[in-house]
Amino acid sequence: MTLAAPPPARKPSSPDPTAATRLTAALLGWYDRHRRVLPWRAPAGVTADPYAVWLSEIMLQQTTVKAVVPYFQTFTAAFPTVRDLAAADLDAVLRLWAGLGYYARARNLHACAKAVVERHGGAFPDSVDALRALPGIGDYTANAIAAIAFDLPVVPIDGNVERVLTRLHAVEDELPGAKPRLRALADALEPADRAGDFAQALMDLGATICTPKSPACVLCPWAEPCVARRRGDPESFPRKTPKKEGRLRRGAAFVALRADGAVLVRTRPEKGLLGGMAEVPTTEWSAAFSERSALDHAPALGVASKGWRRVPGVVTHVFTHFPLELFVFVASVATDAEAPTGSRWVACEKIAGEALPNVMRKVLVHAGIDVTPGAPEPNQSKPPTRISKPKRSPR
DNA sequence: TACTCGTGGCG
DNA sequence: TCGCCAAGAGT
Repeated sequence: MTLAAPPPARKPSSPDPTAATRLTAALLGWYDRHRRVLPWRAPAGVTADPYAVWLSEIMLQQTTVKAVVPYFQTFTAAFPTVRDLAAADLDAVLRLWAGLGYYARARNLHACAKAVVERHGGAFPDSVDALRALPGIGDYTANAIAAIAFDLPVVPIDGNVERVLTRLHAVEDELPGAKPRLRALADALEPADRAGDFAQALMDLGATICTPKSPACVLCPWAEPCVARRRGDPESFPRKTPKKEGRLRRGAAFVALRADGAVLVRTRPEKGLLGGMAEVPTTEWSAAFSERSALDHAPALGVASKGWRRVPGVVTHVFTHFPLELFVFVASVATDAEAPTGSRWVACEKIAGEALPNVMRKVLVHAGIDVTPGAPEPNQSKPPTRISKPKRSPR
């Protein structure tokens, strides 16, 4: 950026109102013909239920439609209204959410439901600002609910919309720095009416036509005005700042098994990674993990060190910001063994119902314990945990 | 601003 | 096989 005074701020492109009108008309026409049918989406011409819109938007944050659908069905069946959700126990919510990931969403979902009941009498507020003030609702979700559930003239900008707009205008600026500019471009398109349809049309276009890889430009209603397509490299948008990769972390997980099949389980701290979810006792997960001293951290159950049997192979799991390898140890414990402070025994047939994140399901499966999918059914025939050799420590 | 926070699918 | 990515929010 130079220090020279830029020209007065103005819409970067398509300042011609008739051009914007043509674009929105083309997109809405395409949407009328090709809109997706989704469980939370109202029929054409009908405004959707705010509760369903909100619930789906929270679940869809950084999550695919395919993964969300069964969870959405489960939640609407268990909690038909916001009041039902607000009245539920947090743990019941977490158990139903198990497997979907980003568990802070489930806590905020519950907190938001209570806030809607307490602050707004059980009805979602119909303003962006009031929505934005609720737990778990950020800029995107506030605008999405406002547009889709209340038809307010706003444009939610998610990853789909970012991709569509950066391609349409061949925006060279990298994300996330380019967000203010994308906001201006989106606002320039905002139609006077059918705001909800327009928002969903943008997202459908990004999800089905203007995809990250191999976009189907020949089917796109915006093919003609799309600068990136004309340039021939739509796939190279949006530009993004490279992210640094997380270091491999390792740890040991301890599966204590009673003769009656019960497993020792504890609850993770409310905040942070897998907050509030269940786990078997583990060491810390760190790059400096030493397998030799792992047993020093095994739960105190009166089991001699040699009573712990190391299961061959490791459980691997990849979080957003780091990969993880867990060495799994198993021990048989007397039926009268007391659970150490902070942990508890869970009968084998009740393990599936615990709020277990998938990494812990992998650990139990690796230890030879049958963990029938809990919540909706995260994935039926999940391939067995890979028995891989531990990787060499990087440097 | 930049990092933390899951999981599954796909090319 | 593996890096990328999916309807982001909170700090």
